[in-house]
Amino acid sequence: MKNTELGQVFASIADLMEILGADPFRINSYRKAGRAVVDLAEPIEDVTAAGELQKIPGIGKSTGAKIDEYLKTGKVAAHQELLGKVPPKLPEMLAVPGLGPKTVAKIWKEAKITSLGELEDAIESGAASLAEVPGFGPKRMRQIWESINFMKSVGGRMRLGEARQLADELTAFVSKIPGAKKVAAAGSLRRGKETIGDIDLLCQATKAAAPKIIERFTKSPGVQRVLAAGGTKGSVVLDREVQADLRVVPAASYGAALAYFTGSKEHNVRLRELAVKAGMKLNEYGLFKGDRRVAGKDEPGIYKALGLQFVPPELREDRGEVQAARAGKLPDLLELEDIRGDLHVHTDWSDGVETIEAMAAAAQKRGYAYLAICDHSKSQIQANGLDEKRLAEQVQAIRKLAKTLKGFTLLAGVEVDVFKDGRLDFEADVLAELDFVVASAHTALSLGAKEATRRLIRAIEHPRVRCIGHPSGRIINGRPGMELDIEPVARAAAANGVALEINSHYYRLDLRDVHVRAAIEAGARIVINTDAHRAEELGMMRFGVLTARRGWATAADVINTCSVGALRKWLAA
DNA sequence: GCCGTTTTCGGCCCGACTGTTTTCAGTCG
Repeated sequence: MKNTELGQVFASIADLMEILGADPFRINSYRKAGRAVVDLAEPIEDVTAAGELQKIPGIGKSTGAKIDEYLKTGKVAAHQELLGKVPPKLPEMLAVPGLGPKTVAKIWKEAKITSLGELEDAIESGAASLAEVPGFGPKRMRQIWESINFMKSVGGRMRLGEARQLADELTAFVSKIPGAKKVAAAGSLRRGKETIGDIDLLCQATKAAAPKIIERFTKSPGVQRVLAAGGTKGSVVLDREVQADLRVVPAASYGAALAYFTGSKEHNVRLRELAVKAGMKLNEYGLFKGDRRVAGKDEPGIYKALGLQFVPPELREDRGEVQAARAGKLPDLLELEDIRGDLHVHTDWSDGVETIEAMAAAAQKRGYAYLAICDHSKSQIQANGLDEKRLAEQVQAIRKLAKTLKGFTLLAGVEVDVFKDGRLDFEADVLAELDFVVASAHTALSLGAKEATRRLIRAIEHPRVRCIGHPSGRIINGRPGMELDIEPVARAAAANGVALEINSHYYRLDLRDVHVRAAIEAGARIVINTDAHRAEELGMMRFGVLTARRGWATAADVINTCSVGALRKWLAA
């Protein structure tokens, strides 16, 4: 599956063209094509073989031919040609915040600097060649120097759960600044993306109060460096090497600013295109017809004025949501409140830290109707996995407790290991004693698409398996996991009455958003579990639900929105 | 280079902030 590789080729083409000063619209086309390929759930090889490349929005004749060429030869001639025109390490400079293509081209051509390392050396030694480049005053030099250091210290994007906590703290702080009315986190955090680049905060206040609020924000605890501080916008780097931006807007513009700041950029571009076609203009202050503001104080008003259904933040990725909203065909997305239970949690019988009783009590406290205890199987030795004997004992303990619980259903399950070849860690007769069987791969997670798909399908076809846990096995910012060809996996799941899990832990979020959508389209049911190893981790459900919403899931697509009766019926089927 | 409920050609989103090239280009989101 070469989707990611191809995405990188297109991104590289775009970077090189930018440095060389090509037409910005053509550059944008390559960026779009790259994103389209990466977002695709199916292997690009299959789409190519089916002759359907140009059906992908953003892929046309030229980019389609380049995909074909790459799959046949492993290279794109036009890309190679561009690479020959630019020093090989020059594009890495584009990753430095504040360094764009124009500047990179200038320091290459005028100061003969060809890599990030050389740039650092030149700044450090105060090289005359660099100081003579027009636009390189002492402040700019210092800014770039700090940016390079910032870049080195940041380990990429934060995970969703980490960003959520940081944003909550910042929001609480800004809310207390005098004059601040509403404060909300926007950006990719509000869209529920699996990783977050920086924290975007929005604040409602009068124009008069805005500069003071920005000033206070730049002096809030944990601020290490101020990147920008104007009359309505401030930008800081926090101690945790995270950038946070605050924008202050008046009430009449709050909704427009929230939409603008929530993004995605690509979604916003779509909205503005629609506005222009309707003879209007959309910016962060509102939707305008001439000088008259027709919408802006809240988000729904803007979508309505553009002739669209309200688009929930999680869908704003330019993946067809604007077209669907125009046709009135957006899905009625699942809500956190729809979740009636959790079907994959651990206890101190394996590597969890709490008792069966404690987990059941915590689930009841959350208002759930059911919970399935699914501890590890015997091959998970480091996790104190259960062998046949201990599993039988645990089932007894669960059944005994279950009888004492009023209005709450406690199910006996297991998370059985799926071996490399798709066989399971327990025999079928052992699994037959359980109410619910989650099958998960924990080892050999670097399998390619073909083997991984075969492995999971074999597990799916096992008569006792009802759920595939964290299907790819990826760890966000940790390991990529198995390459999944989601369509055949989802079709097999649908045919065998097996649900595919969205593991809600923010380290996993697996299935990922685009796979969720493809799985549902292929007819599969989803189950959203927390895989909690302690009671408070049941709260991770919110991240799983966000991921499901990003995958266009409705409550009907998700097994654990069912009543106990419906769940039992599904289990008996 | 892509795309079409006005178009197969001619468009293609919008504004804040910074540093410095004294009137704006570059970058970012």
